[in-house]
Amino acid sequence: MRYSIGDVSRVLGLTTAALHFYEKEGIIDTPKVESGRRYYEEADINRLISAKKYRAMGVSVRDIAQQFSSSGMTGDQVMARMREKREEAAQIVRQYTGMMRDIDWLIARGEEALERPGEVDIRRTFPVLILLSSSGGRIPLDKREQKVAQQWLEAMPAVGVCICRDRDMDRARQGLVISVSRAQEFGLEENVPGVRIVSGGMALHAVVVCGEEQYDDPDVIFRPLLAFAREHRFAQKGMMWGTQIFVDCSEGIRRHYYDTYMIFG
Amino acid sequence: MRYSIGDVSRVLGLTTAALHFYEKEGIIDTPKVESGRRYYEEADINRLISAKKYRAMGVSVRDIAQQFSSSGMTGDQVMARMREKREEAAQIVRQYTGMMRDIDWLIARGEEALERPGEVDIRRTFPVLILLSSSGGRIPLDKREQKVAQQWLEAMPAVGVCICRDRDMDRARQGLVISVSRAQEFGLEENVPGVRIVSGGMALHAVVVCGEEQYDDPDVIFRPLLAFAREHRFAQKGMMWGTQIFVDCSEGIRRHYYDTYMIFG
DNA sequence: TTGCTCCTCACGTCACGTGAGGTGGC
DNA sequence: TTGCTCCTCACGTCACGTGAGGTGGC
Repeated sequence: MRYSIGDVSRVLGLTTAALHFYEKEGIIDTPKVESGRRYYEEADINRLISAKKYRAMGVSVRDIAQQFSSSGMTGDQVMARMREKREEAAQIVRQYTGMMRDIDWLIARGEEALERPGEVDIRRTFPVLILLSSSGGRIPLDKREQKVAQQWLEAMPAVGVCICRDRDMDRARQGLVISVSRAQEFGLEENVPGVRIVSGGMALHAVVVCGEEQYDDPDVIFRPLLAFAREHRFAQKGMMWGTQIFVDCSEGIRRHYYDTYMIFG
Repeated sequence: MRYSIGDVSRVLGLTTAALHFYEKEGIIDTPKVESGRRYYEEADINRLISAKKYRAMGVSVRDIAQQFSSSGMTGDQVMARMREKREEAAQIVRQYTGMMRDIDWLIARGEEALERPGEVDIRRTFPVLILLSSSGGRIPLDKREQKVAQQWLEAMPAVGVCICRDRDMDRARQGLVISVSRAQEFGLEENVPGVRIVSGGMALHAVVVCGEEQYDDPDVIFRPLLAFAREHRFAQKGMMWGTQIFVDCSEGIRRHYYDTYMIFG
């Protein structure tokens, strides 16, 4: 059987450009030419099907060409590569499974934000860790602190941007947040300078919208909670904190949405 | 707070080249220059953290720049994008979960192949579907058949290359295989011309090694099974088939490993 | 003659990575 | 003076995609 490039392209779901490329890279050795046109034989089809399988497993074109070459890979080496690719696939599954959960959380918060911004209600919060830098900004200047912050940011989107204010602070501060359960999954330690543990509990809650003024005066995001607490005589217990959900950049204005909590005792 | 590009790079885990690139693409609008050097402020850090989050979710740099621009996205649009990315993540999880199972199968077969090639044993097989072209080769020349073959090949590595021989065939033929259960997952139909259903059952089994002669004489892969069957008086029931596990290309010779089965009655 | 398939060659894409050669502050 | 950080500019990478302009067989 001899096949034209069109037949091969249609059946294998590879474009002619891809077939030309594989040929150039040496995955198939000799183009069978007849009046300038390529013809593919069963052995080439076999090779291309294998190549497609390995590409789907994430092996590079160059590595596939090497594997298929006359000084190619032994069975043991092929097996080792498969085990490697299996581990990579497992890693991708773990990564994207976690990401799905984080996106779900963002979507749930975002929907509330768009439905009833500014409204204060009462709900139970889960415990979180908050990372603050000694230099005051969202990211640290100290090299050791930078290492920790970098580890935290690897855990995005499970880690979020936050603003918080403890009772002993004279103003709100910028930092990073992650839930205690997710922190454990990512192996982020609690007993590190700069990390504060915020326990869960019953809390005043509001989704707040603010503009760029938050950078000069981060306390703006706590105004709705503080007004409600004063009016209804709720006493703040522990840290008050808010986490950024998304930013609406339409119509030339930036509107930052924060999900804010004040645990009361 | 003002941060140097080095601080930002270390903490955010982005190279300076990446930061330069994001600036060029408009994710951060104005580089704060002072004696030729960039300085980043809290607002830039926030943006870069968001950008990193969206990149991790698979949003392109261009789309992030658009989303952050003054005529950027509304909250609803951001939500829509998140839902889209959630679905993409779910799709990736499904894809790689299936791939892990397929690789596991290949590894299990491959290990057996390397441990005891050529040895005949008896084991139970699961039912499979085999696709054969009317033109005789591994891939069809007929356009309608090509459509079906293309759908099958999309299901790699669950679909494998195979050689089979039914009792009514005068020689072995080349085709594609997939297990019935995986075929259902991929929505591959059984009642299509060219598809043969091979039921499972007790079978003679051997891992066979052969060279390039299989292209001229595909029957070579069944020799160990046929010899064993003749010697011990096993009668072939239904289709005899073999699926390619991998090819060892070392030392200038190609050794094709096939996992072969003959169901007996 | 008209479609259709196929050819080569060159340049584009995406998200950066990698030098080369130079500057500025401690 | 020596390190170190940072700068710009240009070219590289990976796996193709996309024309442009042309050929060959029915």
